[in-house]
Parts: sequence; C-alpha cells; structure tokens
Amino acid sequence: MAKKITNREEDYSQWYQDVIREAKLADHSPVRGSMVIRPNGFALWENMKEALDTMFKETGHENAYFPLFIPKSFLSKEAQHVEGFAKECAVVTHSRLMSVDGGVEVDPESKLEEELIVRPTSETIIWDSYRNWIQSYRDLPILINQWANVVRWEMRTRLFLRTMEFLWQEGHTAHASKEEAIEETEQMLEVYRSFAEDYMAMPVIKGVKTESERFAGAVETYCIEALMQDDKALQAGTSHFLGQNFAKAFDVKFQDQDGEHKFVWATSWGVSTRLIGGLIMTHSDDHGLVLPPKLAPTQVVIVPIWRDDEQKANVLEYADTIKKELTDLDISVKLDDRENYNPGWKFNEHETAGIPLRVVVGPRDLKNNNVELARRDTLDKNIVDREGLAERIDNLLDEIQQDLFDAAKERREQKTNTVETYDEFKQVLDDEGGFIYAHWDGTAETEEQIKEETKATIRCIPLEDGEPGECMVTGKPSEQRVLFARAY
RNA sequence: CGGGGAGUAGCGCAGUCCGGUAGCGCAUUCGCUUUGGGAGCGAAGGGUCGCAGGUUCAAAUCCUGUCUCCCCGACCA
Repeated sequence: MAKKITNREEDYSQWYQDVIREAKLADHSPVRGSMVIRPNGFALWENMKEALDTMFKETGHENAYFPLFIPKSFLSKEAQHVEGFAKECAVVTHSRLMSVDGGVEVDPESKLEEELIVRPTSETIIWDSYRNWIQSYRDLPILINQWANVVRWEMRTRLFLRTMEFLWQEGHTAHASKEEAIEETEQMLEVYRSFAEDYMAMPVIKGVKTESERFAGAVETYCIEALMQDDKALQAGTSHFLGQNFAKAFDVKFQDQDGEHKFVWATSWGVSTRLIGGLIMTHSDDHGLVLPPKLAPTQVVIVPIWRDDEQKANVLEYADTIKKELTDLDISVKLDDRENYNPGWKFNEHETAGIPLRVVVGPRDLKNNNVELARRDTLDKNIVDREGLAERIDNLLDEIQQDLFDAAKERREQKTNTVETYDEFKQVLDDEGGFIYAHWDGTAETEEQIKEETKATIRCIPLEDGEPGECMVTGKPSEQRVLFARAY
C-alpha cells in the first residue's frame, strides 16, 4: 500500500508535499530550489494557460517572445527596479567549459565582457525593444503577453509557491495616456480575479499594495489575494501601473497628435505556476488533490469491473458508449481499463489525482442499467440511471465547480475578521489567523511595526470602498480598513 | 546566514547508544489464483550504508572533516 497522505491539521507543509507527490504533479529537482513538473502537473498548467490565453486575446492582447538573457546594464537603468531584483539574480559570466583531468572547469578565457542576467522579469529587455517600435501615437497601444520561464535566486523555496525557476506569463503594455494605462492595469486585474474565481474556484480579494509591498519600479501594484486552508494568505496575481518609469529609463517617446514628444505609459501583469500551489492549498483534502472541473485535465474517469472475459467484453462495451456520449459533450474522459490494477487501487489513485467525477460500471450495473457515480469533492457515491447519464454528468461538473467555489468562499468568510484594537488584532491573529480587516494610518513605519511584532503584513488595500476610522496602533486617521494576514 | 532534523535497495524506514555475514514494508520480475475501496500465495532480482580520512583483527555502527537535502526564521510571484 502506498504511503498515506499526511493529515492536513497535523503537518500542513508535509501534507502539501504529499498531495503533490501522490497526484504526480511535481518532484524536487537535483538543483536545489527548482522542480520537475510531471505530466499531470503540466497538463493542469496547460489548461490554466489555455483559459488565461483566451482571456488575454479577448481583451486584445497578442503573444510574443523576448530573450532569456538580459545584459547587466539594462537592469540598472531603472533605479527602483534594480534595487528590488539585485539580490536574487542568476548571472552568466562565462561562455565555455574545458576538460581538466577527466572533469570540466570553466574556461577563464571565455569570460564575458558584459555579464548576462537570467531574466527575473522582462520589463527591461522588452522596453529596450519598445523604444525601437514606438515613434507615433499610431504605434500605440502595444498590448503584448509573453509565456516564459524566469529565475529568481530565492533563499528559501517551496514547490510551486516559490521555486527558483518558475513558469509564468507577463503582459507588458505601452499606452499614450495615463488614464488608458490605468484602465489596462485594472482590466487585467479583473481578468485575474475572473480566472481565479471562475476557473480555479478560488475566491480572491482585489486591492492595491502598500508602498513597501509594491513591485520594484511600479507606481501602483494591484493584486488579488487568496486565503489558504492553513489560514495564510497567498498573493495570486499582480497587475502593475508602471507610470512612465520604464519609458524614461529606456527613453521611449512618441509624437502625439498635438505634435509633442511624450513618454509612453506602461503596465505589466503576471501570474505564475504559483497558482498551482494556490489551487492545491485551496481545495485539496486528506485524500489528496481536488481539481475544479473547468481545469481538470481529466474530468471524468470510468472504472470498469469484470470477472471473466465475457463480462469484460460486455462491461467495456457499456463503458465505451458512456465514454462516447461524454466525449460528444466535450467532456474530457478517461476509461481506465488497465488489467494490472484492481478497482480499489484505481479508485484511490484517481482520488489522489483529483479527478472530479468517477463512473464505475460492472456486471451489476449492466444488469440494472445504471452506474455508480462518485464525486471527488464530497466523496459521495450514488447509483444513477444509465438513461440521461451524459447530461447528468455535464450538469454535475458545473455543480461541482460551483460547490468548490462556495465551499472555499465559506472557509474564507469563516476566517475573515474585522477588529478595532491592536490587542484584538493580535488575539485574532494567534487564535485563528486568516484575513483581518483593520484600520491603519497609512505610514510605512506602522506597517513595519505590525510586521515586526506579529508577522502579519498588509496584503492589500481593498478596492471596494470602506468607512474611515482610526489606526488600531497609533490612533491616527485612517481612510479605510486594510486587509492583514500572515502570508506565503 | 541563524535554529532544528535527516542522509542505509526505485520509494518509505529499522539497525548506530553497546563494532562481529546488510534488514523490513512497498515497488519491480516470473507463475497461479483474484478484481464493487490501495488483492492472495509461491519464487526471484536489487544496496561498496552521502563522501573523505582515522581507530580496530573487524566499522552502517566509534573519532575527525566534508557535502547534500528537509523543516522553522530573515528575502520573495
């Protein structure tokens, strides 16, 4: 028997890794801090990509690709930007190896004149190109997205949530006006919210970051924040209004309708394979992964049961007709007719892999003209009529998608509190964690003090209007409550 | 970089205190029986015990050094 998945309550970190291993999503790689994404994990990522990509194109964006290596000098052109990323860059210094005593060493002769940085993000290399692409207001806007890998040399890593190399998309847009750029920033945040909630079934809070949590080089960083099952927050996506910072750093100007030369306004926005980590920590349970139907690579698995060849033939024929009906409805279905595993094994395997629905067909079902239907999210099993099965499953998948979102939202609401005083804040934080709404005076000093004393950070200043009040720490005026949590 | 833990078969581990032929479970291979919740029986293959020194007749075990990984913190999508 395979190793049981660790109890979530007992050891959340171990449980998280167990879910990933049992679902065959990813492995630790030989290089510390990076990971091998297995076919199961990558199929999930590809589904996420496809949904996001469609949403990007619906909002007028195109895909392009820019280089992996960035000349060191590019990175230093925007002061805030270099400060933010300087400490976590992989640097290429040489171009050759040479064999020495049967091994290899770096050839000192091959030292590069200018070192290359493996991109931690692509603003600089992209804005270097934009300078050449933009002359007139007629060249704007530029609405480009890139699917790529980036490297950030993190001190401490965690599968999917923070790996040294990760996959992501980064949108980089250029606009003629500030208003249009801000509108773009907000539009893409809404795309992320919609993807998180409608596809991942992961409820999020939209907001803007405080100055100290802002992206290096941004004027304003918008974000979506989710709450995980261990009551810690996860930043799930960011959309930055970059102002004219990169245009000025890379001298990107356009001649406007009025004949004036003006700096271009910019945005950038991204989500990464971190979302897979968020998905796992939002829905999974002690039986393993739970996938929302809209993203599950396999939505339905059919497990046939037989004793002899005659039964096998009949059951498989029965199963095939079901499979065909489901396929006709564009449902992704797998018929697990492997001979070398018994049904019990298959049930468990598909459960740990998070397949939303299981259909079991055996001689009994053939005789009674029904099937057994099992939901992954609730683990409920029901005998249902063969008649109308495909439509029933189609509806049930939608229902599961909605139920997952509702359950996750319910969990979040349970763990969201509003407090008045700092004492109350600390109390709630220690007793239940989760999201806490509280008043804050808007200063970095108070923010830092709270972080030092409680390890909680301001996740965001929510976009929805709030009522004014007094800072829970200093008593100074506060425009609205902000969202606090301990975070990943 | 600080604090903790661990490196023994593909995976998970015992053995280390007290030195004496390398073990267990799962997985793998073959055969037969099985199949409605991780199958049973029989047989087989697989490890220079992280690495390097040292002590000893003898080292997975004792000593010294060293490397790696995991967890908690500082940093972060």
